[in-house]
Amino acid sequence: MRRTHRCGEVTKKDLDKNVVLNGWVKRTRDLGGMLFLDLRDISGVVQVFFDNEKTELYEAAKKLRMEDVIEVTGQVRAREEKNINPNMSTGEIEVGATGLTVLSKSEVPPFVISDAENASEELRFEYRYLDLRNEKAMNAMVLRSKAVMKVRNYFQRHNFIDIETPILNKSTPEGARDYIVPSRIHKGKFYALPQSPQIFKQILMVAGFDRYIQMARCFRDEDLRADRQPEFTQIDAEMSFIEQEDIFEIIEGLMVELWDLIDVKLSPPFPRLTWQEAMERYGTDRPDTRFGIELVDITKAAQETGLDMFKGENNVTKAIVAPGASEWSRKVIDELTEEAKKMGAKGLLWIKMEETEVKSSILKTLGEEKTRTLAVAAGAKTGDVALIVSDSFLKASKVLGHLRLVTGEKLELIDKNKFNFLWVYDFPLFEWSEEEQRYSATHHAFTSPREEDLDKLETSPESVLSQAYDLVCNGTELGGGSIRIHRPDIQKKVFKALGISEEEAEEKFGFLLKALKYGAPPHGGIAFGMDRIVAFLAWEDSIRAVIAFPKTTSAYCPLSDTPSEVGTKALDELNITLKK
RNA sequence: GGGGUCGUAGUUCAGUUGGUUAGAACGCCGGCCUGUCACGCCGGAGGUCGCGAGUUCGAGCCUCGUCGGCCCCGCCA
Repeated sequence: MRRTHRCGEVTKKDLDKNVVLNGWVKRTRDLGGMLFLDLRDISGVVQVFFDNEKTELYEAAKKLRMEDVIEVTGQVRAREEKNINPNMSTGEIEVGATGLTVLSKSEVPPFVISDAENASEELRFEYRYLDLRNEKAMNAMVLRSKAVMKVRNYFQRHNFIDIETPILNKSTPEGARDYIVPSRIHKGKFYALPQSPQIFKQILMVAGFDRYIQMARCFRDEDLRADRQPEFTQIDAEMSFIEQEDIFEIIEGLMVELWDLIDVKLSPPFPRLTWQEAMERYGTDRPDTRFGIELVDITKAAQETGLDMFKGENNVTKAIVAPGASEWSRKVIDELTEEAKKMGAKGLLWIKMEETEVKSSILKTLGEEKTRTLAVAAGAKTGDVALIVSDSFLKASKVLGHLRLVTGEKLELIDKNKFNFLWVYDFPLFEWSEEEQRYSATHHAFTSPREEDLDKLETSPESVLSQAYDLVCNGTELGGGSIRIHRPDIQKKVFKALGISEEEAEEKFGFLLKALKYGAPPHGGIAFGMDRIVAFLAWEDSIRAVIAFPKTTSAYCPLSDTPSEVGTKALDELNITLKK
C-alpha cells in the first residue's frame, strides 16, 4: 500500500481520515495496555497510538525498537485538550493504529538518533546515515539544497551559462598540492584533480561564453581545518567585458538572495576596503567588523621613549586597546603573550590603566609618566589595557590583528547575530616567499595588475597592486577573485616576475597562452566556498556539518574507510611500484 | 612539519596523593504500569581503561613511545 501522508504533514484537516504512514520508529512509550509511538520521516514526527483492545496489534507494537522501519495504517483523530503537545507541529492530532507492518528491523544503533548532536563527530561520520536522520543534520542538507537551487536560479536569470569543466586535469606548478591520478594508458604520466577550474573558465571566456557559472568540485591536498576539506564545492563564476565593480554588484545580489533563505536582510553595497587599509586598521585581510577595536600606529610616540626595542629601521609600533580590561589577571595577560608569540611576535608589551596606578611590563624601565604617555597615544583611558607590538609592518599588524580577535572574544564584544560583509580589494600582486626565495602570486598567476601599476612590473614588483578582491563576512573569507590578464605580453611579464621560465610557462600553461592569442576578451571572475556559505546559513562552525560525507582532519573517511590500498594488479597496470 | 587538547561500558562522561570489587546518566535486556510525549517504577547484563614499553610490591592515574579524534600555527595561487 502506498503512503498517503508524510509523518510531519498530518494535520487537523485530516481528522477521521484513514491514513497510511511510513517511517522510522523514533521512540515508543509503553504505558501497559496502551502504547505511544513517535514515527519519523524527513518531514517530521507524528504520534501513533496503540491500545490493548486490539491485542494482537498492541503485542506487535511492543516488539518494535528504535529505528525499525514500519508501515502504519490508522485513523487521524484529535487529541483531547489536555493531551495536546505544543512542542510538536503535529501535536494536536494522533493516529489511532489499525494496522502495522514491519518493513525493516534495525540493530541497536550506536547512538540515539535524537541525541546524535552529543555523539562524537568521528562516530557520527562512521554512521553518517544514522547521523543524518537527526533533524538538525538533515535540515543542514536540506538548506544546502535550497542554497544550490538559489544560486543556479540567480545566475540563470542573469544570463550565466552553466558549463562543466574536466576533473582530470594537467598538474600546475603554482598553488596548493595536487591530488594526483595515475594514467594507465599513458604510463608514467599523471592527471591532477582540479584545485579550481581557473584556466578552463578563462578559456570559456575566450570562446565567447561571456557569463559562466559552475558548482565546481575542487580538490587540494593540504592540511585540513574546521573550514577546510580535501574536496569542497566552489560557486565558480566568470564574466567578460566587465570591471571589478560589475562583479561586486552581481555577487551582492546573490548574497542578498542566499541570506534571504534564513530571513536575514542584507543591504548592499557592502563596505569596500583596500588591502592596505584592512591591514592597517584590522591587521588582517579578512577583518571581522562586528566589533570595534582598531589597530593604532604609535611608532612616533614609541620612538620618543628612546627605548632600543622601538628603534629598528623598518620597525613599526602598533597597538590595540582592550576597553575596560584592566581587571585582567596576570594569567590572561600571559595567555595573550603566548598568543602573540605563537603568531611570531618577539613579545607583547602591555600597559594596564588602573584606577589609581599604571601597571606594565616596562614600568621600571620607562617610568610611570612615559608609560602612561605611550598608552594614551594608543588611545587607552582609565580602566583599559593597551597591547603593543613592535616589529615589521606586516608582522606587527598580523599579531595585533590576532590579539584583536582574542580580545573581542574575551570581552564578549562580538554580536553573534550580525552578518558584516565587506569587500577587500587592491591586494598586492606578489608576496615574497622566504622559503623559496622568490615572489609568488598573492591570488594566482593570471591575476591582472592594476592598469596604473603596469610599468612597475619589472622595476618594483613588490609595489604592484592587483585587481584582486575578496568577499569577507564576519572575519571569514567567503570567496575571492580577480580581473584576469587577457594580454599574452602582460601574462609573460607576470610569469617572469614569478620566476617561471618561458619554457616552463609554455609547458604548464601553454594552452592558455595560446588561447589568449586568439582574441581574448577582457574578463574576470570570482569563486566562493559553497560549503562555508552554507555553514554560515546553518549557523555551523565547521563545514563538515554541511557536507553529506565529510572526511576527518587526516583526510580519512570513517564511513567508507577511504583511502585504502589497491591490489598489485592495479598497480602493475599503472606501472607503479610502491617504495618499501 | 610544529604546538595544544582529548581517548575509561553501546554512547556521553566522572574516577581523589598510585592502593581492595572502576562508577553515573542515557541506551540495551526482563518485569510492572490505560494519556504518554526526555513517560514512570523495579530488576539485570555490559569494561583488553586506544595500543606498546617502562617505573613500582601495586598503574585508569606517573614516564617514554605510538595510533586516532578535534583545535591552532605553517601550508591552503
